Amino acid sequence: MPELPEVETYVRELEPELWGRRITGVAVYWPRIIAAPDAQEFTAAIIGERFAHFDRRGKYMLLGLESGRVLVVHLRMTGEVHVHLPDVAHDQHTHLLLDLHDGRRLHYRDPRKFGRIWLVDDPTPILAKLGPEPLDTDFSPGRFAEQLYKRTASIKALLLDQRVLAGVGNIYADEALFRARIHPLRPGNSLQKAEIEQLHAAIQEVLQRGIAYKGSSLQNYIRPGGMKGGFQEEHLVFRKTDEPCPRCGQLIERIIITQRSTHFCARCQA
DNA sequence: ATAAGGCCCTGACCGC
DNA sequence: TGCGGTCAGGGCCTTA
Repeated sequence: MPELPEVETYVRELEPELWGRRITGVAVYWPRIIAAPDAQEFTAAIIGERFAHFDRRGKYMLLGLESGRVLVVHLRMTGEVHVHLPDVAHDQHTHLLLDLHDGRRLHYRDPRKFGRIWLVDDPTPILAKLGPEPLDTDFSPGRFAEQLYKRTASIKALLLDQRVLAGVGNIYADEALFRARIHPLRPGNSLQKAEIEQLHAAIQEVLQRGIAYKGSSLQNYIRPGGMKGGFQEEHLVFRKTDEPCPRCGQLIERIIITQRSTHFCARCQA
């Protein structure tokens, strides 16, 4: 599942493949993948555009075009973007093809069809609800504390809420809570100042290391070139139910919090 | 306002 | 081997 480190990897690895390339043709096979405008208008508007700027906000990829418009891509669970030579056939899960002037093609592939793509003049309204970027300098423990102290929901649920923090998903939430030694069911308003500081540091650590390893490849995530990420080898609790805790040896437990699997050590995380 | 649950989707997996 | 049931979950929507 692409979270902040996986989306960051996508943006970094797509830039050298796409920068400066002009879009010469479009094929949309699953129109619902285009969130806005409608597929016909999307096609007319994007032909002739050239990729010019690459950025990320939370789990959104921002592929800026020469005109100033932005192709916003959210991979959700199983979205993939690849740039292939023209002789590479697309499969039944490919929902969008963009022909590039160098002869190659951008393939948007997404078996679950949860991902969405927008072509907009200004991405601000799409991004308006998002909380702070966890790796930006303005995301301080103090600012994090302001988001948590009045909330009764569990800290796990709050970490998954993109209005609290942009970019953390199920993997990095569990890994950060384990490293900070905080139980995932603790209410947000029960966390002490020192615990918030530990969690803040743990979030930044797992996201930075996730980027360094080019993301976590479990069942789905594959990088633009077809390679896997490596951070799954560094996971300490995620999908390790009934395996020994790497810190104390007690078996890792799995519970459900807001419909999401949650993995933790009941001895280490109080 | 927050919190919780349903929904979209399909491949993988399980038990019979 | 085939088949029905269950699970995975990000973000949006509805309900309380």
